[in-house]
Amino acid sequence: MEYSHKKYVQVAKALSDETRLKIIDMLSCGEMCACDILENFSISQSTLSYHMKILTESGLVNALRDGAWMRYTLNNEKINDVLAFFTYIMNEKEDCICKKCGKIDCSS
Amino acid sequence: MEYSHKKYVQVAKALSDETRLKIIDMLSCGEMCACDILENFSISQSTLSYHMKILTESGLVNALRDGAWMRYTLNNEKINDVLAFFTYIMNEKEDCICKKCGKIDCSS
DNA sequence: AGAACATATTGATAGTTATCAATATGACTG
DNA sequence: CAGTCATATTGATAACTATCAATATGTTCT
Repeated sequence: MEYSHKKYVQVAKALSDETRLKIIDMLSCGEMCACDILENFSISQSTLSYHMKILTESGLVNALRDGAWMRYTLNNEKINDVLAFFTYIMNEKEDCICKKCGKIDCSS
Repeated sequence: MEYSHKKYVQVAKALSDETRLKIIDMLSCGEMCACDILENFSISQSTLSYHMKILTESGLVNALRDGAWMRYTLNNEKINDVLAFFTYIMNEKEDCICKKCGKIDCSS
């Protein structure tokens, strides 16, 4: 298996905020629109829009326009991929990065 | 099950850097000292020390002084906990956060 | 004790992030 | 097409992050 570490930095950044972790948690139940999500927090509408952009650009969340509303869902394929990556790097394996070329930097 | 989302923000931040993801990957094989890790990157010694501090403060990595050397290992207990948390929030469950009090903010 | 080695801390800096108010865009409704 | 509602973008700002060179701390060896 061959993963690009750089590719997952963006996902980890998307997970690096309490509000965004809670949004992901909320979406695990199913689809929600922006206004429903907003109701659950004490943040401005523009801040929520910013967070939703971070989440959708990371690939963790799908955004679908439905008339005036945006409908958000979790991207389960991406989520499984991300969980597999974290599990992979954190567990011992045959083809460990530490056995690769001297400068790990070269294998990004 | 009851998780504090805030508690995992620090972990996600620790994972939000390509160098740190690679360090975790390297440590999955087993213990390494700082100088061995440093050999694999093109960064300064002080920058590595900074990254190791972020990783140990997140709880993902254990640091053990051995004479002049620091010996680093993955903290498998923490890692399992973190993976369980991410898996939990990303999957549907009975006691979903979206069914809690109106302002999610209150339940951090 | 003094030299050499391994790691940590400090101070400076450039880049990134989270937040809001204000404004813009786009969609539905009468 | 004018008004309203839902969401996005912009501009400003304060806080945080990654990096390095220089320096400090702590350890081992002679």
